[in-house]
Amino acid sequence: MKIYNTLTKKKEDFIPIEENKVKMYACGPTVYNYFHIGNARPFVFFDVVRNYFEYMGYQVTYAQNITDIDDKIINKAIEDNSSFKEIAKKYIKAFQDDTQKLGIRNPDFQPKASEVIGEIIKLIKELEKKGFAYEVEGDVYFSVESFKQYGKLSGKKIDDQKAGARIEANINKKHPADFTLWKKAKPGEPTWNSPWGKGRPGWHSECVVLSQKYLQSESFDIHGGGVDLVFPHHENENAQAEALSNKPLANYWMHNGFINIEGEKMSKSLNNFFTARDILKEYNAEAIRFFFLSKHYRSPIDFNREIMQESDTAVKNFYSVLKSIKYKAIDLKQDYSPELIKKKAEFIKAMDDDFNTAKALSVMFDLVRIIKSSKDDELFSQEAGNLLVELGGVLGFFQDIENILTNDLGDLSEKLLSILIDIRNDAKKNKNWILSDKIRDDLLKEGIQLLDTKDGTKWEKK
RNA sequence: GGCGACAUCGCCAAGUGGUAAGGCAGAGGUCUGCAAAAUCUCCACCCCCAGUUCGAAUCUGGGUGUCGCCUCCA
Repeated sequence: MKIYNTLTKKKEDFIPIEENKVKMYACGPTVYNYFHIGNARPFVFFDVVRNYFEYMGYQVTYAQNITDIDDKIINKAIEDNSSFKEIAKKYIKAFQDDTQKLGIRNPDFQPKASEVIGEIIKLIKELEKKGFAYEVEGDVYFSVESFKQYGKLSGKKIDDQKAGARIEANINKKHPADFTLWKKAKPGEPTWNSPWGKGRPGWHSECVVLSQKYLQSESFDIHGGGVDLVFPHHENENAQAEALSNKPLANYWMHNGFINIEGEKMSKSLNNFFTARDILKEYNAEAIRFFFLSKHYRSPIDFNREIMQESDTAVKNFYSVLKSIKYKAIDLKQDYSPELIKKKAEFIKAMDDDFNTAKALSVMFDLVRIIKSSKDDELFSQEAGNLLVELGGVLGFFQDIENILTNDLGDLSEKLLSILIDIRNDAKKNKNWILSDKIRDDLLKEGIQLLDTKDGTKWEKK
């Protein structure tokens, strides 16, 4: 398996630290708002990464933090005339609801920054003791000059940056690029006691502490997040960890590309934000998933109505072909037929190549075509259906398969439905098109689609 | 200014030296009272120029264009 590693800027063979085990960590949300479609991309993508490792027989431990101490949360609390804690609580709940609706499995660990303040203080003390950090009037900074490998992840050289590039002017800092580890308390802010007085941790320490704690090691396999986190967040995380352990925090650093909205960068000033919550009202979760996976994770991707519509149609096609063969999960006594083994191998090859999900999806469409062209061979088409569901499952599709494949009518009676179909057929014989169309249209409104086929009128749930 | 990514059909997208997958949309046929669904068929020399090579979308150089990071924004 090959993974593009931001640290080396190359695709590399994936070699886990412990055989057959993967320890991965992805940066989670800052809980000050409903998360948007751009935030959703890494959540979905790393969910797929985890699935795929499991599919390939790895034992995966996946941890993700929740940032519940942050300026943005404090500001939001002031804005809403609410408390810091209430805001965090509200949006943690929203985060969990929305990821669940998106069909994203919960990580094995999902700790909050506020749970490990003591450990963060310990980390900062250690950095200070070893000369990587210094205190100025209650603030503690990491000294980038003390860690000679600073910049190794992002490829930035600290002295190279243009003087004009905006770097916070702060006379207390020894070097303009030094970043905050501990912030002195300001009035009205949540604070904790520390050796440097009351204050709160900066953003970059929590991920170091949480990842090492929950993955139970100084250095783990995969660290992921959006490209924007490469610098400064991940650079700074790594600097803290590696300064102390002489090992990179993670061996492989994976970063997903951004999402644009109709060709433009998502931004507050353009007011082109879409929350996952809002999009879920219009499109189903698997259409959103298809949209993310239809392009390689490192590429930028454009969000627009047309694409979402296409994604929606594409996913429906997966289901409709399964419906057409009345798919039922079968227990395979032996391995797949040679033609299907080949398709499975293609899928694995695509995913092994740095998670080429777009290519993997095309294998699913191949299977759709195979199923369509082999409907006469019931056993084989069911077998192909099995593989489609198996591979789709790795990508996180078919979560709703039971519900969609059954023709449960709920409060509509099946008998009444067949009576209506009879009446409509009589009307058709008498060329009473007004009545027959009314029945067809009204049923469609109830989610029942009539299909006039050669073998008579059939129906299916939409 | 520094660092980096990308440019393939109307849209999305695979392809990494051997003569352009797939999806959506579209066109036409079958089926139908009409429609939907289904089904069959059709639909690209790969941003430009030069080079390497028997052979390049794929490699090299140069253009042009788009985008990202350098701001605690995934």
